[in-house]
Amino acid sequence: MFTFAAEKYKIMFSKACEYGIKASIYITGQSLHDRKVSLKDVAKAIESPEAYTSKILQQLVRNNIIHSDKGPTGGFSIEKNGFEKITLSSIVSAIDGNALYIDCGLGLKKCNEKKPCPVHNQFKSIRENLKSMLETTTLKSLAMDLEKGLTFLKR
Amino acid sequence: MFTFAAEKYKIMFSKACEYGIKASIYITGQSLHDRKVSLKDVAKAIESPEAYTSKILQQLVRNNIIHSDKGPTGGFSIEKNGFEKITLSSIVSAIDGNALYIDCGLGLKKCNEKKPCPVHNQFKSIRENLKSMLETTTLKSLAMDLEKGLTFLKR
DNA sequence: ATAATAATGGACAAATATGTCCGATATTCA
DNA sequence: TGAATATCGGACATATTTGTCCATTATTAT
Repeated sequence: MFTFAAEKYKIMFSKACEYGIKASIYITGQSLHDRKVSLKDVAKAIESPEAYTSKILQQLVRNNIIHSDKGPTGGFSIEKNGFEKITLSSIVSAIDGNALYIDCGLGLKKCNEKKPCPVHNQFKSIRENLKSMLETTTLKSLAMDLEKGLTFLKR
Repeated sequence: MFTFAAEKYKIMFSKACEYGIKASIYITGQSLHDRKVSLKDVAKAIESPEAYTSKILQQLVRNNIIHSDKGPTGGFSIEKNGFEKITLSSIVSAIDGNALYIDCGLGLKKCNEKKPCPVHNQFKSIRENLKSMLETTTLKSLAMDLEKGLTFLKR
């Protein structure tokens, strides 16, 4: 039988982006204590496939969101003055792109205020809320909740 | 080079679901005038691939959202007393499932109020808004905006 | 210098979503 | 009853996303 996305379709973020967010939060937490972390550490902490996680971390490095050092004593870290400014929004843009901010909910390329799709106005405020939430939520605040045991990265 | 979802990842709904929503709105509009529409009509109206659209309409038929009749004079329609009650929510559930309503934003299976993921609370109100918007927006209202020329289904 | 370590980058593989083809089934009308 | 029409359903094809493997490059410590 033909099978549908039903019961499976991943909403909001791609899997890569989920991993990227979790990894960034974990790295931030360790960087708060001046600890670099290896790819292996990250993958274990967020329960993600190591090789795939590697690609995602590279992408975050290229976008200047996290920092990497090669060789022994190397690893991933986030600059101290960075994680107060780095928001979920930066990570999402780096991995999933900006479709969330600009694309039409029904996939219409020319949908806009003047020629809106049928759900344009219904989506407008929701998108704005989502956008502003992503732009105001910093890695630091998320990492600190994690440290306090208020939130969890696994399962 | 390794390529990412970036600039491409489809947010909110799957393509199938987008087609499903657009198709339902179009069929509702025609049903308002007691007109059945063929698969071909629908695909033309919403600019979607015909065969794929067929699968999606079947799925909506199975979920009792739209009605179909075989043979000449057949086609798709929505019961008059239906489209005041049918909401975007029904269509999304039928095609993309309920992940939007229940799944964790970071893909954690055991994320909940007591053991929340780092973004759980940030997402909570946004999800609730989205959910209630989908549950209160009826096909009829969307189809009427379309008829009035306030909204558009193409491009 | 050399060995060990860790990230990098390219090619490949698997899974899922999207899209196509075509025969089967049901219905209408002549 | 038979031809025409329209949906239904299964198998197949393509594209995208997710995941793996392995050789290369850079760095550190011996």
